[in-house]
Amino acid sequence: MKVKIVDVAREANVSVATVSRVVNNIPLVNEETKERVLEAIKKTGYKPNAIARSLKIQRTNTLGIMIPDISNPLYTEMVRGVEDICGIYNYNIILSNTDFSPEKEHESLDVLIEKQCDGIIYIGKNLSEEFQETLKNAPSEIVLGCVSDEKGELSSVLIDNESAAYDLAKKAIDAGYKNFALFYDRDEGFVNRKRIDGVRRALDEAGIELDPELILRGNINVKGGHSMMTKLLESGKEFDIVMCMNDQVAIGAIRAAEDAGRKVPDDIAVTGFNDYWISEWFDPKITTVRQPMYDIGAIAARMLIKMCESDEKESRTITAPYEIVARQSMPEHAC
Amino acid sequence: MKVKIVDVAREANVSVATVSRVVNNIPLVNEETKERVLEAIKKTGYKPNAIARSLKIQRTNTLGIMIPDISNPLYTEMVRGVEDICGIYNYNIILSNTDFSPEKEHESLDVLIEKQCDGIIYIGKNLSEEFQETLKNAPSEIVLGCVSDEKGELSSVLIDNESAAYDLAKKAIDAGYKNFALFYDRDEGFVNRKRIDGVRRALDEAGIELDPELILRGNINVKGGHSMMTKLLESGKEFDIVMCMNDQVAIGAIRAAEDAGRKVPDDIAVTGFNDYWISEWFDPKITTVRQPMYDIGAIAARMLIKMCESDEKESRTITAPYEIVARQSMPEHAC
DNA sequence: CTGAAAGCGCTTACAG
DNA sequence: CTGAAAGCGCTTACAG
Repeated sequence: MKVKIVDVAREANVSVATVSRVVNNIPLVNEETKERVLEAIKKTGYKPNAIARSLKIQRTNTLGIMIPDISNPLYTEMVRGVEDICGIYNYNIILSNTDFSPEKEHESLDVLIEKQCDGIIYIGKNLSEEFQETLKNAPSEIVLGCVSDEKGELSSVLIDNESAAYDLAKKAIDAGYKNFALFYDRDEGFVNRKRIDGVRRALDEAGIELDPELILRGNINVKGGHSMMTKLLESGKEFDIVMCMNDQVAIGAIRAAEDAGRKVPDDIAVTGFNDYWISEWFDPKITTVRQPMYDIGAIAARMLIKMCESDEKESRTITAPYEIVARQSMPEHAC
Repeated sequence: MKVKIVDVAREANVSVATVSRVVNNIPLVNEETKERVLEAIKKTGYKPNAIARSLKIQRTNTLGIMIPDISNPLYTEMVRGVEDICGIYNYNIILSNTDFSPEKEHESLDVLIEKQCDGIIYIGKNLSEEFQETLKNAPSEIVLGCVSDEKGELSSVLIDNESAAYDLAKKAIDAGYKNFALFYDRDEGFVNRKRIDGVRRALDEAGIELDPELILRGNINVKGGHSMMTKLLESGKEFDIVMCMNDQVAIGAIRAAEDAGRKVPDDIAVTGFNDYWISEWFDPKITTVRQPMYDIGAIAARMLIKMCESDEKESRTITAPYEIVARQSMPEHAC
């Protein structure tokens, strides 16, 4: 049998109310009584039941995290940021994979609500109109990570994807690249769209045309990058730079180019996104954009906890800084 | 105000007991009544309070996961396996980072117990004697992932690290390598020790001496691998193969060798461990050992859930299969 | 400073 | 088939 508060009370010869007070560090307890209770706790090995406590105080000190796929390292780093902040404020996190599936999204949210999470962090690269509404009506506090509802009715923290992509494309244009190919996500979505918009704006400004046939869509992993590059090379189309949705795609693209006898960056420049750890050890080192994922998670958690503990009801959008990381895969000067 | 079971009862003109029965799908409810309750649930938007339910039924359908660092991709894949099984059996997971710190380990465990997790999965590469005892006395069910208590008093699922390392070393010996260097973990620990034991056994059998000065210890990441290789090359010691604690260390080691003008695998062979995704895209592709991390997580979760739902009290050790993945960084024949 | 008692939102034996 | 009532393990106004 687990020991509960009445067992401690009996042991210490006090009421459960008093035990509760010392457990919760409520000051108005006699030093001597407190000592006795503390001893009884130690002796019995009492551990408070957080479930019972939560039911009473109507707070669980638990945050829910909805995440497309925990095995995606990008998101994992964010989760780590959330976790660390939770540790400071004595919260725990319940994890829930959504697998980019709308049904799973709804199921996850329901469970997190039923388990009475004080707040929920929704992480993803897209957010449907419908789910936005669902989130707005949720009884828990919500913060979005890496996405935003375009209207800003929900709180969110993310980088400005459009301008990051713009900056990177601008850098490529300044280096002298002219024929841009894009390897992006098969599924249209918030992040994907913003980045393409950014590239497009930079090209427009420079008066460079973006050939629609040079915008390829595929799986945004190494294999996807490999097959998009292979396909593009086989098409015989001309291009001198490929901008990829992420570093994994870039790595696949680079390998495919090499397999076809093309050198990166001598024949083709390639850029990634996200600055994955391998990107500075790969050959060639990959030019990319760094997102402060850990910080995004930490900021989101801090906001959410504040929202849970006060009734600050206005939504805020926090824009995290990004950084263009220039490396070998896209030289300063096109050849 | 959140709607609760009495609100639904009032709306449907039944007792809370009846509502509870339809929510929990207990069969002995009149079809008509059930309809009415279902309608009332829909109308009111009722979502059961899992906390209250848990308090009553003394089960939370929640598993705790203790993990050194969620941003380590090896562990993440395991977590994914756990998650997927949890999805099937309607469990959720609370995540808790331990950062390889004994204090954090104790704190984490306490919180998971206080939050009444039905079971706890402890993931790590080491398990102190002291914490073993703590785990054995925990009120929740426990399964270890990737480690085991050597006595087998706790349930666990992991590969046979000793024999995996043995097999890999044997393969190297058969290929003709003679001078072995090892890049392992600075902190001694279960996994590290097992792997070194395995290598040692293979070398002993082949009558090859392992020079203690060729066993280097450092951080087991890319930088650590890089600096260990640099140091080893500077020492002027002779060696023709380096076996690394993981693929990241191997990548660092390979880069450092190249930086020093040595070719891998022509001058030095290098092996990793864990078969990280980049390992087959890196140049040279890395010879390594694959652990079925996803499966380990899934098996652990299944065991744990079974333990929670029955009172099968005997501990079991499940040995997961590993696979030697031969690639370019250690050729079949030493040069 | 301390205790008796109500109540958090459910489930479930028990009675009908 | 349905409901009244007890109880899960806490916290906290209230009274003393």
